[in-house]
Amino acid sequence: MDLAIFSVVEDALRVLLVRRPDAHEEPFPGQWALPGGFIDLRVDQDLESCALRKLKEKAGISAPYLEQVGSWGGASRDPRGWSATHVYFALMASDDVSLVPGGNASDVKWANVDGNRIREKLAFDHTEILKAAITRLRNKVEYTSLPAFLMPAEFTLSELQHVYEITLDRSLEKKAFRTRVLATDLLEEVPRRRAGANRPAQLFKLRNRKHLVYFSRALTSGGRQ
Amino acid sequence: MDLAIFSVVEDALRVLLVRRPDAHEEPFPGQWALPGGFIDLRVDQDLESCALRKLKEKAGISAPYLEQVGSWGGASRDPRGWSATHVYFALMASDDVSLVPGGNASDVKWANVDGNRIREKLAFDHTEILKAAITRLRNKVEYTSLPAFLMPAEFTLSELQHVYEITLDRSLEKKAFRTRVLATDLLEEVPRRRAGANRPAQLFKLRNRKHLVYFSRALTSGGRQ
DNA sequence: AGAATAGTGTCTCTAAGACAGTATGAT
DNA sequence: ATCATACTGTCTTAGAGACACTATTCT
Repeated sequence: MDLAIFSVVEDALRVLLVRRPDAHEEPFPGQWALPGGFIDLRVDQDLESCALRKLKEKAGISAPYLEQVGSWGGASRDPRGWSATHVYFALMASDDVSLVPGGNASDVKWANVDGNRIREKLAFDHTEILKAAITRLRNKVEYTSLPAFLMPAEFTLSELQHVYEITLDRSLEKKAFRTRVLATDLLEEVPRRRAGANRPAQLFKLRNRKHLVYFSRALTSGGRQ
Repeated sequence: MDLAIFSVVEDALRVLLVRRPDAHEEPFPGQWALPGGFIDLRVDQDLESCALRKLKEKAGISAPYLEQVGSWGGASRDPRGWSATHVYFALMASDDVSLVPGGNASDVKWANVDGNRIREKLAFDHTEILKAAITRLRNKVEYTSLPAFLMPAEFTLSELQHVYEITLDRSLEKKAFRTRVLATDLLEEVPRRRAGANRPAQLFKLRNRKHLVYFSRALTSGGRQ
């Protein structure tokens, strides 16, 4: 079980990494990897419970958006022999991020997603796995409300658009974005505004913190390869 | 490892089932199930090789379209205890179907997909797994060229549209369908026509038997839930 | 000629893209 | 008043849906 936990921190898409133990008998000692671990047959009812448990242990978060990315298995991915892993990706709000570095801070970090990979070299086949997770995320953002799960409890439309732009790594047209989002039942106005050195913006919240909205059109044709 | 092998036979979407062994020590004896089996660590390089091997054994087919649907694992899906399976779906052309019932015909059959399930009660959690596979297929047909992998080597546009209509279980508008498909690089004309008791139709083949085409719009808004 | 299916012309409709305009707060 | 960001009006464009029309073969 491995997890690609994404969040938007300081205007950048990031993914949570953990450091492999430094013991000699372990493969890839001291190297960065996706958080994960073995299924505990006594406590994990099913794969999703296991992912939720890991998420709580590694990131102290309890109810994020969670989706299966796929499974990787083969003879060559672990030097100890044939192995398989189930991979999930999770999306969490930036304001939950402060909860994260539980314990030893040098063993956990948020890595910047740049293009469709990160700078760090990862253990096992985690570079490939992460690439698949990023690709899944990017492709799906083109035609779903996925970035909404990266938002805090309340946010403005401009903030949501900004998170879309960060995950897609390109700018979007404001009017089209607003019309598209407001045409669905994704958001609900809250009777508050975000103040600043300018006109205050209407705040919204998700109408349903679990429901993913599908749009009938992708944002532009360039989206998929 | 379990497989949902789909094909369109006699104007219906069908999925391949196998009968569980009748031995008493086996769970669900004699019941219908998705074809599958255990990974063979000596011969299977990775999960996909395993899926391809199973596909060859059960359906005698060598290069179909193959896609991971997901994994199912849990304490209650197999009476013998905690277990997990990797599920793939495969699409094959109707004219390869004749190869299928290898050996004992009463142990293998094509079941009709009706709505998003089949009439047969399946072993394990295979009913749920199959439902997920069918849902994935249906959803993806709305915005991809998936049904093209259900076609024989050469086919007409009307035949392709017909297979779309069977997998979606609704009729499509002819002009819109043709424009949509021909606007991509999915198809290539072959210098032949399909004759009949009427005007002959242009035959096409896939330009690339592996490449899935994504459309920027889904067919209608009603598609996803 | 008539039946049958292949294939086109063209209008409407929806939603994205572009972009300029107006609105409303802080300073 | 000025600035900054929020928000809207409206024209253009791409592609789906509807549906009538023409084209080509067989009987």
